Amino acid sequence: MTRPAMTLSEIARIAGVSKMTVSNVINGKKGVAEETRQRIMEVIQETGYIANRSARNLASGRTRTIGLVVPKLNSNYTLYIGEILRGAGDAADQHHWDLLVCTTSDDEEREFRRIQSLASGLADGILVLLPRAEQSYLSLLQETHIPVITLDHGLIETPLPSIDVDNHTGGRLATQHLLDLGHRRIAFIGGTYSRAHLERLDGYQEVLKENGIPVDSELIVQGDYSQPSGFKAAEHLFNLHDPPTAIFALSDAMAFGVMESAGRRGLRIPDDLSVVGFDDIPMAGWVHPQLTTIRQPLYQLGETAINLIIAMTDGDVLPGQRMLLPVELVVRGSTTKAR
Amino acid sequence: MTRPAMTLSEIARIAGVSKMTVSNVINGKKGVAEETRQRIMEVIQETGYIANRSARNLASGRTRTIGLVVPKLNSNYTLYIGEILRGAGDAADQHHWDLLVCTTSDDEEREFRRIQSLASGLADGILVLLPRAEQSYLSLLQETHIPVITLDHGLIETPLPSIDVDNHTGGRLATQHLLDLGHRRIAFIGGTYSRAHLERLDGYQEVLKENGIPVDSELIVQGDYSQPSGFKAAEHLFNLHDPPTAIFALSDAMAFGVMESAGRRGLRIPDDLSVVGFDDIPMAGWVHPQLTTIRQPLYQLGETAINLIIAMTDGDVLPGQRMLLPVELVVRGSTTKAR
DNA sequence: CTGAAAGCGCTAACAT
DNA sequence: ATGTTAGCGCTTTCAG
Repeated sequence: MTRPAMTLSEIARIAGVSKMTVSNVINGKKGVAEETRQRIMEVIQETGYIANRSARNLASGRTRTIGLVVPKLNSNYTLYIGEILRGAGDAADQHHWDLLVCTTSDDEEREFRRIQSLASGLADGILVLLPRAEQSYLSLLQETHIPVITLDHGLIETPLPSIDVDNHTGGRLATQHLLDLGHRRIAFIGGTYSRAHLERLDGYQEVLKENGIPVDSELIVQGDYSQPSGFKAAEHLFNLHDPPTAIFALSDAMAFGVMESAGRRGLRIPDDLSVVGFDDIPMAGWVHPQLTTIRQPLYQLGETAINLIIAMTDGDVLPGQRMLLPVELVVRGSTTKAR
Repeated sequence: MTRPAMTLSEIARIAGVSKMTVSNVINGKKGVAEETRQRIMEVIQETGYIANRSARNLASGRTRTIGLVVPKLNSNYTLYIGEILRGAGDAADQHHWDLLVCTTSDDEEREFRRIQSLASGLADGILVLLPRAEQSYLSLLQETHIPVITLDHGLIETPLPSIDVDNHTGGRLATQHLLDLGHRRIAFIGGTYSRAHLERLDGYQEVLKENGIPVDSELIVQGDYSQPSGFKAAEHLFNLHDPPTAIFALSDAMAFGVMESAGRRGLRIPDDLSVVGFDDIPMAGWVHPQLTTIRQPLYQLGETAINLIIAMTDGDVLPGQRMLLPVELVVRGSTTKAR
């Protein structure tokens, strides 16, 4: 708590060897006599020595750290980020790399600063998981000399490598499922304007058209992925002259809002109303009835991203510009045949 | 993406000045001619130069970074961490410090490694927010030469400075509230064994005794802060010969589980059953009826912790060993008079 | 106001 | 198997 940290030189001096030998022991290099190794290890143990990271990074030119930039970690609409982080964290751990998580609070200046920080030698690669695509940080990313991958990225088509979820198929699967159950008035509660939103909407409309059902713009409502916005959207839909018999919400949280609204009006789910969500967060299995939803491979997204970017830092071949991860329809109790 | 990063020397060479002048400009030191400053800034802009963090940290001996160690960011029982993080992040930003968040997955080895990492010059101070108190990392924390604060810490009384929430009062407030409403059969759904759990339980029992109500161990059930565990605990309680008319759950998530279980049995809340949670996560205001709960000052906890530890790194006076933050009873719709 | 020298703690590349 | 030499890119200290 008070005394200054030990250094390599001191350890070397105490153990009566050169700095290099200590360095080799620390880094598990072979070519050190077992006896010497033992002695050095003892000194390290006793003194509680830990190698200084800055010095090590500076000298080696590598940090073995991946930076991950996210908007927030608490708000409802970013709940799914936790799962991505878990996948990324586990993967990083397996490689014995560190993961450095930075939050931006959806603030343009912070987005820029965080990325700049990471690019200034704090990390060997950057993973960007932001719903906003500001020109400021995008150009920074393109200029930086370390690998970058954007994850599930919002608005703009960038020349940066990206890993995305197959949102279009997600939109199709949900809609087709409801159609198969005989529903014809299927409402769509969208998220904030983003590529994910557009692609899912496109899938929804495509399936309707394929089945000869006109797209009714009255049934397409805007939300923001949060529970309250799903509630509000549902209230609006229920007040329509010809209300929907099924609702497809672009997040599980919004689907919960729909269920809440339905419950307050005495509508039973799934008998009076079928509901499909998106994400498959753990809570989807906890509510009653359990939520039918589109599962995003979030853990896998994090995992894949780490594996890929570490490969990139090793100078391995950079894979195709855009990678698409599959989604899956999970049928539970919140959907049933239309009456 | 490919060309190597710029260095201070190159900027200095291009601008035709010495390294020191560039350094002074970057760090906003005064005593640089405006003209020179302009010229250097231009070069920096054009080249996209960013100062290398490792070099800077190494030379200055400071990182202006606080490390925060948490178990996970996604699991239900750690949902409240997001709010702490928000407070910490905002406070760090105001000081222009960085926040480095590390997750451990409740894994002893990772706890140790993460803390060791941070103590190895990655951070100037460490905030520990772990529900587990393993001797391995505790002794490491006590040996380290940088300031450490434990937050809302679990099991063991350590000699480390700590910031905690007033759990005891929380337990009292919830119980007293239900008592005031006329309830006599008040169940308690606990969390995993920890100081927080014990203190809240103590408050609960204390108030009961003060009011001459015998503590019925049948009404004290163990949970793990998750929604499903609350559900299970409620199922158990409802099957008792003499079931409770009110339930106090040690997390909002468990309270949701209780509400779910009650709903499936046709018990109306609050008429047939009063429910009090703990935390006051945003979702507490979204469910129907809204949840009466004990609000923890989570944002403030994060904020306070950062302010304190930055002060400590500046060598400022170390405040009392243990700081207690107040809790608050938030009365909403899930509690009412006993019939 | 600006610059030169020294060194932060470590590793890479070469000796021995 | 171990030691020596040279820096990594920056800041600190002290001179001009």
